[in-house]
Amino acid sequence: MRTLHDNPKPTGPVIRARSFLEARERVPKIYNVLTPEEQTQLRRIAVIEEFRATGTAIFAEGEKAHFLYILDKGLVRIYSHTERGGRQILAFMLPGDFFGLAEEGRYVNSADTINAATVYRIPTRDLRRLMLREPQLPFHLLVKAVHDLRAAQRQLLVLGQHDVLRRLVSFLADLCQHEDFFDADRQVLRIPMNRFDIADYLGTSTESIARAFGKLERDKIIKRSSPRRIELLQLEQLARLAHGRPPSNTED
Amino acid sequence: MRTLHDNPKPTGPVIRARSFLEARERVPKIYNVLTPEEQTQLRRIAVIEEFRATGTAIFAEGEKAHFLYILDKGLVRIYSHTERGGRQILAFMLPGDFFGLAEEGRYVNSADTINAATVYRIPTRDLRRLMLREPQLPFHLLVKAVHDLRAAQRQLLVLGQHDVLRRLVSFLADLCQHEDFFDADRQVLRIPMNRFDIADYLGTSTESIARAFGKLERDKIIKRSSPRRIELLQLEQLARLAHGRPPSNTED
DNA sequence: CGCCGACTTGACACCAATCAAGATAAGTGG
DNA sequence: CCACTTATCTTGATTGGTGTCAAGTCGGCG
Repeated sequence: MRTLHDNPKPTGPVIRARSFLEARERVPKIYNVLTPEEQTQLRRIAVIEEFRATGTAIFAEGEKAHFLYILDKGLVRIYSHTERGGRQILAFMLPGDFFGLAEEGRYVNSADTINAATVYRIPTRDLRRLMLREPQLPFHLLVKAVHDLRAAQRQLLVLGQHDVLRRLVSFLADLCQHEDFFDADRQVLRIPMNRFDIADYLGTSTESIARAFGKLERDKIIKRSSPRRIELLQLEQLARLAHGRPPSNTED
Repeated sequence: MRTLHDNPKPTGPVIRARSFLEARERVPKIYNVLTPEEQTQLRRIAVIEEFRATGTAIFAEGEKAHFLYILDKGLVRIYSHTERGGRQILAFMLPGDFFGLAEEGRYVNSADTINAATVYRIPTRDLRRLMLREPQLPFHLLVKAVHDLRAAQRQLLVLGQHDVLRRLVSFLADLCQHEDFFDADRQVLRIPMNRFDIADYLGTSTESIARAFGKLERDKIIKRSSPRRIELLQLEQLARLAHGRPPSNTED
């Protein structure tokens, strides 16, 4: 219900209890903002592309951008490189997300698969034509773009203000929004990417991620049944960690 | 060592020599993506609002969002709060930028003036109507939103991968894109906001910003004629700092 | 000219990056 | 199915960057 800080004043945030699972609102999948007609039209001009191997490049920064992509199945990472070899993952794409942001005709970041994945590949040329025929389409794409902008802004807050532990908790909260990963009944979360990807998404190192997981487990907030499969023991504690101060037993 | 990413890296990032001044492409002002007709129509439904004092709230996170704003004159900061009192500045708005991002009818972040500023205040209700009459308008707003998304992604890279010194250099590069602030002939940059705002934008503290300025000056890369007015002595050095490794005399 | 807020600098503690090594999980071929 | 191989993950030790506290300087405005 998103009642979050409706504080009208720029000073002093209103601290309000939010549940862990409401920490993030769900970004709508593209097919939730498109009309059925738009979806069929899009499919008509799209080519389905399948990727078997993990870590396959879909496109890379600087390449000429002839296509917009919509993810159908699987998991894709969008990232940029630093000149010194650093990699910043900007977002993970889930089924229904679209990507292939370009500027001056070239992709501004890279995308490759984390899982086996299948995508709809839409020629930008045809897309432009379609937008003329379907006058609502640009508006619906705008809605999606604005949501992505929001997501990026949230991540700016996380990277700019949170320490590694809190970044990880925030990330876990995001994952929990997707029932593909989170089994709400058993409170078990399946983490679909490796520590490297998490680290590069959160602007830190795999070791720091491992340590943060370790601390969460020592504090009995989670339990790792395997590195990629964790049980969330105390959602309230997690929520407090994500939003506010460590509530209690902050480890000796 | 970070060799373990399963990044296919068939096409590493196309590293292209870029000068300091080309470090960032210019985000188009809103009136550069709108047709003259759209601009007049927008002005018809807009109310001009003037803010004399600095630090005045335009709107705050959580308030009901009835308006979209376009900045006409001055400088505005967009930010979010952490539950613990931290503030993350998400973007600085310059004349021609628009802001007032909402979700479920409420602003998702806060905006207030840094300078005296004047804004166009556009009722969202009227805007929606206008979008029906001007079918191109949603597309043009999409173009602007995508640019903002790009800017946010660049900032994610900066916050996630760069140390404080590089963050500051990157920020100075951004400022240099605007001739209101940068006198290209004299190589003098006027910094329009205080250290607090810079720090909260770069996810650090005023002290660290001051230290970074100090280091740049000791290395004879800049010269502070006043805290808000600096001379850029060596653009090449700055560029190398922004993109790659500290080129030489990294201070003992 | 004098005050006050903005800015800078120093000292210190702490978080996190890095290097190094070991443990676990996953994949492969016999 | 098991042994082997390799990638992934975790943990420890060390170092460096940066947040924090404290004090001092500077600059702009009345």
